[in-house]
Amino acid sequence: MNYWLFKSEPSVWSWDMQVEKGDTGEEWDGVRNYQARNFMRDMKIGDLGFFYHSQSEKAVVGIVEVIAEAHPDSTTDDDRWECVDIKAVEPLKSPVTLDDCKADERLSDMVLVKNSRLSVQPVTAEEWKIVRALGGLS
DNA sequence: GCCAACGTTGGC
DNA sequence: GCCAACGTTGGC
Repeated sequence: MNYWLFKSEPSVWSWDMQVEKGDTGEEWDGVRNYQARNFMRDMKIGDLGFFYHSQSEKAVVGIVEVIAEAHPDSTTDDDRWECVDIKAVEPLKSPVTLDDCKADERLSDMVLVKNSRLSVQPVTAEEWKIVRALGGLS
């Protein structure tokens, strides 16, 4: 079991839109970055991830689950790009902001803090527990 | 809206 | 294979 973080601009694809898709889930398409794609290739069904809103909100808002492993991105003919499908699992009781992560020294190595531009990131088991707790989930 | 950081592209 | 130019992202 591995943990991840999916970043999205809420004006393009928000947590609410993801929740509306229910158990059907949705392709995490549009990724055009090799590092991010490689992480998606490593994902397995059942892996969990944080759903992060970039731009104005800058906060982890929910938890998602990988429901399909990497497959060609349907939004492009370019076969270099692949994506996974994810579904919403549950929202955080309270969003965990980027500032919250920066303020917690246990999270100082989080990719979110160190490399803010990477749109799909790995999260360690330790970071997973800490952020979940900060978000009000046991 | 600006700008710094970073990744990608293409010419050599 | 290097590196300058360019485009994109995301925090501020």
